[in-house]
Amino acid sequence: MNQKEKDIFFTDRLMYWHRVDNKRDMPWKGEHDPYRIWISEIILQQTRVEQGTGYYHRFIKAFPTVEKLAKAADDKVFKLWEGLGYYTRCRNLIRAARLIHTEMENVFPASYECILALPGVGPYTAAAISSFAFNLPHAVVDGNVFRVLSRFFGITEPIDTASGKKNFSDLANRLIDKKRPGSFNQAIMDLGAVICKPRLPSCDQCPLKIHCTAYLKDRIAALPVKGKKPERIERYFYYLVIRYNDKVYVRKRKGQDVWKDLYEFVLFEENRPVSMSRLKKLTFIPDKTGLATCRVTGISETHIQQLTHQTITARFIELRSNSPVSIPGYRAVKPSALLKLPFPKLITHYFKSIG
DNA sequence: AAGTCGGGGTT
DNA sequence: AACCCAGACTT
Repeated sequence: MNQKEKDIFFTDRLMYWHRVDNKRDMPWKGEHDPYRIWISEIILQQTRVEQGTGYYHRFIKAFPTVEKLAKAADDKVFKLWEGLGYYTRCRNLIRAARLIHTEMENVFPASYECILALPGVGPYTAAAISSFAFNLPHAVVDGNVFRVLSRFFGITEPIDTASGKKNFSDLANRLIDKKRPGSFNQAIMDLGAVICKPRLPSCDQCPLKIHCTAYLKDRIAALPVKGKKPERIERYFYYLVIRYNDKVYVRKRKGQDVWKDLYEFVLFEENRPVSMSRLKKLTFIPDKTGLATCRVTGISETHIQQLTHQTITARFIELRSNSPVSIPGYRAVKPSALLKLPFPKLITHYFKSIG
């Protein structure tokens, strides 16, 4: 079997499987509104379908059109994104919606290049929207596609290099069904999610197995090849939950660190754990300005959050003040307002723990 | 090219 | 505990 025949086998078998045997269903399947497809694709970046589905429904209900999203307050949008992670996606979603609102008369761009130019939209998302909404022949390349193609064609080149990405993209675009690019993209991702899974793939049910290189050579577990593996660093957060009357002090996180645009309490970060005795006296805080009128009323258990590149261990030190406290960058908010602000999972877990 | 950005499910 | 998920952006 030569290369061309193998290409044709791949596409034809994949499309037949999709038409006849693919039972995977998702809320946005068959959707052609580019706005809704865009929302779903951004939500699903590095996110499992099961995890993103609820967010998708809530988002579309709150913001049924790009104009509604463009006109919404930042914190209201972030509140809907709360808990989903990768919060830059939310920031870019807002930016793009406002671009479409103010510069494109609320009409979603209809070409691959213009879609790709939107903030938060990369090659994958541009191809997905192009093919699903506008039936344009651009092949998606996501984690599923890397896996399916590397295994079927026995490609050992790493997928996380510029060259590797280009080669996989070129291959996918060579294979794509030009008549039904949207269906092809859906099919290959579904096959990767349902059959050609990362571990313990269901090769016995695979429509491609008779010509799958990895299956025939028993190389399934070795593909795809990835290069880098991140090192995880340890961080220790000490949050001062300072109350004066019924208000508590918070700020919005800025800079380039994790949880940008989410809220938090008064933070002191250490390189190593701080002992309980020091916590009770707050002796680890270099500048105690403004805390003179505070007394410690409680110290929480440690709350641990595992992120991809770091492990954050946090404790919440609850304080009461008998006078207003002035802390640069922080403001006091009522409990009712607090509930409307977006917080990282670490802090919402703390909320749950204290009721 | 390498590093960074979350949170959760699977094995 | 390691790996991965409908990736994109910054440095």
